Amino acid sequence: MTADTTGKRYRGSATAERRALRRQQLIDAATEVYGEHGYRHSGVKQVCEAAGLTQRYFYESFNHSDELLLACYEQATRRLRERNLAAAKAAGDDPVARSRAMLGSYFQALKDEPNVARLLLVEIRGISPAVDQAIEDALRASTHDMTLALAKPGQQFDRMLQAGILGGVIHIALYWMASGYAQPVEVVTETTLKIGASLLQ
Amino acid sequence: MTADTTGKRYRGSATAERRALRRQQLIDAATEVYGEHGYRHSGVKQVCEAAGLTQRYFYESFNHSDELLLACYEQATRRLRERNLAAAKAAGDDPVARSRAMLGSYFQALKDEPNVARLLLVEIRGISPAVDQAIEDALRASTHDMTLALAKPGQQFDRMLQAGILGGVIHIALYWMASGYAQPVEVVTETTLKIGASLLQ
DNA sequence: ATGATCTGACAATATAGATTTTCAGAACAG
DNA sequence: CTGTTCTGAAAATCTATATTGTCAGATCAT
Repeated sequence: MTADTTGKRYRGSATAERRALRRQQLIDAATEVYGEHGYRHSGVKQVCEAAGLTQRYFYESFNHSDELLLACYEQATRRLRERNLAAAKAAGDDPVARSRAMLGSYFQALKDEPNVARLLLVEIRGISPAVDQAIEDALRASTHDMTLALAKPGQQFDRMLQAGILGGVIHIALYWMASGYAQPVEVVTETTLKIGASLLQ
Repeated sequence: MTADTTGKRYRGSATAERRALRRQQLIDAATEVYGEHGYRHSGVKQVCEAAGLTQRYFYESFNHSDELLLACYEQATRRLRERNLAAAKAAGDDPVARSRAMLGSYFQALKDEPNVARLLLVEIRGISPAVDQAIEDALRASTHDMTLALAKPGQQFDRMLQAGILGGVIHIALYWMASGYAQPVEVVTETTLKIGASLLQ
């Protein structure tokens, strides 16, 4: 046993930094692999190869594949949400304009990163209770953002109706993805807004 | 090698009948098991136990678990669709009344058989290309039925918008299921109709 | 320079599950 | 009755993957 080497540097960075970097590499690689072949049909080996790391480092950061999937999902939803909220903020005060901006940002993001889109919207349910919980949380956050964008101060919406509208957004996205993103983002956004209108009337 | 025994009777029924019966037993049992524990977390063994059959008989009727899942999904969607169409037919000619009847029938069915509901709506995507295709087909059929219920003769709807409304129905169902079917069927139906109204305006 | 620790490639093991085979007894046809 | 087919239970095999371990060389601290 030698002295505590917690802060030891290797190729420029400390142990904790290298660890975190590898973890991040795994998350990014897994996002691609899962989006490409599907979580169900991927394995530790393929993810590690894609990350340029050995399988050993998988177990350094995660106990199960589920944990990695969860990390991927959470990173993707967090980034997407930040992007959408920024777009909404930039769009000013009009509720419909804000909604249009958020939806446009959302659909553009799905088109820019199809693999992330697949990860977010396809075959994500039923993996494990933890992942299911994360999905619930993400939907709840989206509902909250929808309320922020559309509600007048103090106004409350029907939660069930909001859940339905979210489902409309998601399935329009799925339909669009299945078409190979055939329609321009603007058309998809306007179609979605028609469904969202049922919240306001 | 003896004579052809294709028509041989055993415990009352012929070979082909017994085979078909076992196949059906497997489908029914698997629908329960998959709905209960999820397809991903079930196996051949558990399905066979639930069916009261040996694993040997699984391979008599199916090559892979995927095939069985597909059979379950197709049976469930077929039955559900028949039930919904019958309800619509009984509701008369008014488009809204027909839609209300179809949705009521749909939600009541999900409540009556929660395991079937889980099988139909949760963790079904991304299992295999064949299953994904079956989902596509089922959604297409639902879109068709929606058009039948709502469209005036010759009228055409926006397919993307219809996909969105279907997503709305599905996510309202998911929300309702997650609540333990807390609200009465009528409330769920009326909420869904609000979304469907975006097709008509 | 030297001993410690990190890294990458790979081998070894463990485990779960699918798939196949065996076998003894029940139900059948003639 | 006699020989054949069917059935249910369990064992044996196969396969893919997760998980752990080994080891030589690279990088580091002093």
